[in-house]
Amino acid sequence: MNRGKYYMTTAIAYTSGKPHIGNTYEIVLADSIARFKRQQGYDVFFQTGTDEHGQKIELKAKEAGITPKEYVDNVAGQIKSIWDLMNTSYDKFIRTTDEDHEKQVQKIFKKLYDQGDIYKGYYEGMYCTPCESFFTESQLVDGKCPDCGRPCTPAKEEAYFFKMSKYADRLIEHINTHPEFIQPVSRKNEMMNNFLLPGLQDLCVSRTSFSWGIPVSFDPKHVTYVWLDALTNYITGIGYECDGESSDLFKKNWPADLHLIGKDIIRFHTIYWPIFLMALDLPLPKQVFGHPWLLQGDGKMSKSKGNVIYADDMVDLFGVDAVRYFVLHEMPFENDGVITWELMVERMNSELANTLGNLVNRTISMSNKYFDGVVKSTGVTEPVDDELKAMCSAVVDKVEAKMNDLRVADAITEIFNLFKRCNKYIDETMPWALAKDETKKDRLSEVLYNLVEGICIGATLLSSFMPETTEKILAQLNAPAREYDDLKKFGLYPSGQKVTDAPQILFARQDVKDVMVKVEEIQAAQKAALAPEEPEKEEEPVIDIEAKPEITFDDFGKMQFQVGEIIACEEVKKSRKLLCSQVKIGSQVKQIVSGIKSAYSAEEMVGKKVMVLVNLKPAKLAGVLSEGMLLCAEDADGNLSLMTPEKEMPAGAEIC
RNA sequence: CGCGGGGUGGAGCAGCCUGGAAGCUCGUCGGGCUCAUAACCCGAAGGUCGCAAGUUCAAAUCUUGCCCCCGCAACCA
Repeated sequence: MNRGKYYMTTAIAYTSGKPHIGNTYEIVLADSIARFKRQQGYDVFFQTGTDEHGQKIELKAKEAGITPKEYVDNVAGQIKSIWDLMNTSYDKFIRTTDEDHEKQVQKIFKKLYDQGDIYKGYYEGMYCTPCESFFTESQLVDGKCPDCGRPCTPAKEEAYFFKMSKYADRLIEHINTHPEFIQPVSRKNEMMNNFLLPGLQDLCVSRTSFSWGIPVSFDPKHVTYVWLDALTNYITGIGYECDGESSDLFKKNWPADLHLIGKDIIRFHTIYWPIFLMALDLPLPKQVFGHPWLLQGDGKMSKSKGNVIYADDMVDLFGVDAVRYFVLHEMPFENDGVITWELMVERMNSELANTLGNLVNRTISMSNKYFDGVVKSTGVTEPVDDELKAMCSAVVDKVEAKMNDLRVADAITEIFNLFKRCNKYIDETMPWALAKDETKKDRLSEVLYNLVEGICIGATLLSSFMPETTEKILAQLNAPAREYDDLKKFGLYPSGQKVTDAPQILFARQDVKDVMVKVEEIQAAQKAALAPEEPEKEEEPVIDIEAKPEITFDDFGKMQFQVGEIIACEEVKKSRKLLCSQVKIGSQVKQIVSGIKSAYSAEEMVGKKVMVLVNLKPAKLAGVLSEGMLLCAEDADGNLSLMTPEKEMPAGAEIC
């Protein structure tokens, strides 16, 4: 049945590094939806891809000593290979460095400028000079550059802006009249209350501080800044033509039926993107679904800890479908999901091996044992059969209902309920008992037929989520592929068909301990991969920081440094990083607050002699008065070291 | 009074919008069965649904206050 077109996209992945399992989750989720829609009879176009511009990439490429293009080619290749490894069925993989994309973005920029939606102004924000990049206050990490950790200073640069406010009312109207537009709905209120109703700020759409981007055609020192470049992929990827005839693919597929994105970028997809589209006079996408995140349970992910979970490592240990199953099924609809290796093994064993794998295995074994593999319907039914049949039909409806709401995890649960029902059916009918009674042979045959048919229906439903498993099951049962619309017709398995005489284990049970041993190897390898960089750094631990303007000796003389002795120290409540020290300097005691809790405990501070800038204007930090500054060295990783006199010095000794 | 998320049997979660006998998976214990991957099926134990007050015939669910945890933000002189 042809149900019309369905255009869906994932967010495009940023090519700054290899995607971990959390990033991979999105493409698998999208794939399961795409496959399900196809199975239902939709003409699906499924687009994914990579976002490849920006100063971060420029910088990473520089570090690696290659051009940005070489860098993104490499990472985009990695991403694509993981998407392929996960067996995802995207129709188009767009890269924002694709020539046609870049060309369209330039045209779009020009058009919006010409029609007055984009104007030239100044961008003000916190600037990190070494990184040559701006950050908003909210992006700063501890008030410092999120990339390099160095301090940022207020600055401004020339930039182009998009007049968001012009379209805000139209957007508010649209959101209010299309409750399905933002999913889950709880996000809708967030967008309305936090951004739309208080008034939209104009969005900066160009930068001059880096060059790895799409140049603004009429002002080439500017490059297009992220969102106008990235979001437009959804239209350029299917052949949008800004000043002419768009492709047939575009005409057929736009507007998109679904943008599947992470919850962190809902704002950009439900506010900026619709407004861009309004400015281009294009219809808005029908639905934006901000999925939650898959988080790692055992502490924060970090490469240096070696505990980052990557899809390819998981696939090595468990196989593609087990990993697909896990990420899809462990993912709640609204809250973040948790992933750990232990949980993965547990799910693998209990659901995949025990419930499903064992069901298929025991069914095939019995068919072989009792009927040489021939599965025949004899029509000898009993009331208990009806329950099974009713269940099969009900599950199809339930799965469809859940999928319509994008509740993929729940849909999978429904399918597994069917497999559980099949297991129960075996116990209810006790084929081994029937086999002992020659007069019940026909009943036995019917029971096995019902089982095989039930499994076929379940397996077919499973194909969107675990495509390889479906194939394996159907192959072992020697069952023909079945149309979605036939799923509710119980009894389509060809009576008299022979199942395989050598059932294969679908999912092998695994021992947690064995798996954890392998996991440790993987983690060790991850650390080892980082190690080559570190020894080099240790030999030559050089840090370059931004050179400040030259100062005069007078300037220097304004500052008074003295040795201070910490006589008491305590943590500042309500702060994460602050220690409050009582510092004896000569005969007076100053209270000084410092952000060094990460490196020093309050106890170990006491007794230290440190270098103090004493005539700094007092200020309040987290509400606590601070009357000076403890001097401290900091490396690129944020490790701290207090400056202490190299020889014994009394408290109060001047430093000059 | 910075913003947000969360606190439900040992673990992980659903239920909350639209009050009406507290449910799922794992684990534990007992039983059944033996076709099967020590699997499958049945049953049981175990919860003051963070605390307190309120609304109601009725609150895990609605209201108010408080406590605790987790992100983000702020504080890094």
